[in-house]
Amino acid sequence: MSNAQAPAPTSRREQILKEAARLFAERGFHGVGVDEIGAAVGISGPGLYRHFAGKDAMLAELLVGISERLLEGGRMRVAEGGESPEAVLDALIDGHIDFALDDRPLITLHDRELDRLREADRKRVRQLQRQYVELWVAVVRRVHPVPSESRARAAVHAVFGLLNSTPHLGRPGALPGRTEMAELLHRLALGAFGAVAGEPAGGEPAAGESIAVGVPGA
Amino acid sequence: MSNAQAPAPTSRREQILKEAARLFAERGFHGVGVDEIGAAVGISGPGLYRHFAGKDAMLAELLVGISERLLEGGRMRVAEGGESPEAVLDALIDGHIDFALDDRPLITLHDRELDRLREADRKRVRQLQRQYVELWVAVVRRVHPVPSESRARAAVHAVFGLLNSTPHLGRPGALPGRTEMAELLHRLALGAFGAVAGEPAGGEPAAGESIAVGVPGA
DNA sequence: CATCCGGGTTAATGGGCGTTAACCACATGT
DNA sequence: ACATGTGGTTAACGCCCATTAACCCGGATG
Repeated sequence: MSNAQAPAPTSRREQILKEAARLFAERGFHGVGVDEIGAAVGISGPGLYRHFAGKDAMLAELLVGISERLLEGGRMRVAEGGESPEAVLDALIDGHIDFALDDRPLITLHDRELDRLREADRKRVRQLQRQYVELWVAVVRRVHPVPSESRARAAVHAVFGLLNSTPHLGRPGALPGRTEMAELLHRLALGAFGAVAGEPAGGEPAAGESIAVGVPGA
Repeated sequence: MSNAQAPAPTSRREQILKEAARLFAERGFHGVGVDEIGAAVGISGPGLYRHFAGKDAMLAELLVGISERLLEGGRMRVAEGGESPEAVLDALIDGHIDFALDDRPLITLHDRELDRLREADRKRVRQLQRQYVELWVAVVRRVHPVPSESRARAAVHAVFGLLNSTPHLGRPGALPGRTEMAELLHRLALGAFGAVAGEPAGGEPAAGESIAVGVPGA
């Protein structure tokens, strides 16, 4: 019965997970050794096995964890629904941006190392991801008159790629600070969704002008 | 020009590179063994060393190669400049989309396995990437009255994330076909860039948590 | 005081894998 | 016919690394 978790600010376990996430994101799952992870938290090597069944277990817990938190956060924001669908979409975007900005390593892992999981875990993560996407798709379709569902889904995926782009940025401060970055990403996401609407011909060119688009063939 | 698709009978070398790219993208550089790469092209194991100095050399050639082709393609499109800056931006976007759609594995590798390179190669790749980004930044700033350069750069990175999102999509055909996908991505990218413009009324982004950002497309 | 036991330690084990060695079969030009 | 280079082959070497074994120590427990 020593499952004390109450006053534990950062239990050893969480500490390990955090460092593992950072290392995995930096050098890839296969690229980092157990000893390194241990060293990062002050213990060495096989001491990790007092907390986890193995290296795989750490990755699994990380990926399942983030997927669950993302989905839960999304559901919460949808549930407490804003005054309008637009407000809900805003909330979803802000929530995702917080994730992307605060948990970079996890976001990175999320779409990089999924295949290193055991079949069962992988299926679970994929299911959670799918639900998260569908949640967004529903909201987006309520805000924008998007023709087909597959189009909406592709747009959501693309916007995820946009929001998750921060980890790829160069380290130095050549980029906007966190607050401005969040605002910018929000704006970009809205801009993208706003442009998803009609097929050729019809619509209004959102904010841009050259809707010339024409098929890429040119 | 060198759109070599011609009778150039995919030399053994190219064949190896292609399969290696696919495998690296699927399972990560460290996740795939030399024997697998060999098997994928019909020869086995160390036979690869007749064509490459080592596993690292393959990755290096892949990453440097794609970075060069991206930059060259971008420069070409800018050089032959369209009737307007908008046309040039359209061309850049279409070019990048072609890459993302046709060379998925390479696009994936491009921002996933960069750190596995020897110092020299990594520097070279990063330099090419940086030039490619700057090229986009210049064009974007000519099209949109974007306040700061850092903002423009971040926006470009984000749009890259958006355009490169295709590899992350689920395999099955739950998604639009290539032509429609290209058109959609183009539209989304333009929409995002179109939204990058002004600051909120207040000017400096000093404070203010989740800037609710009006800018409702509708 | 004795006993657990959570959380460490270092040493050993064992498999996987990149790379090298040694050897071989053609196709070719002389 | 002969040397030669090209593109393979299989076996062997060595390192790295995840995992396990065996041992240890401090503090609750009782």
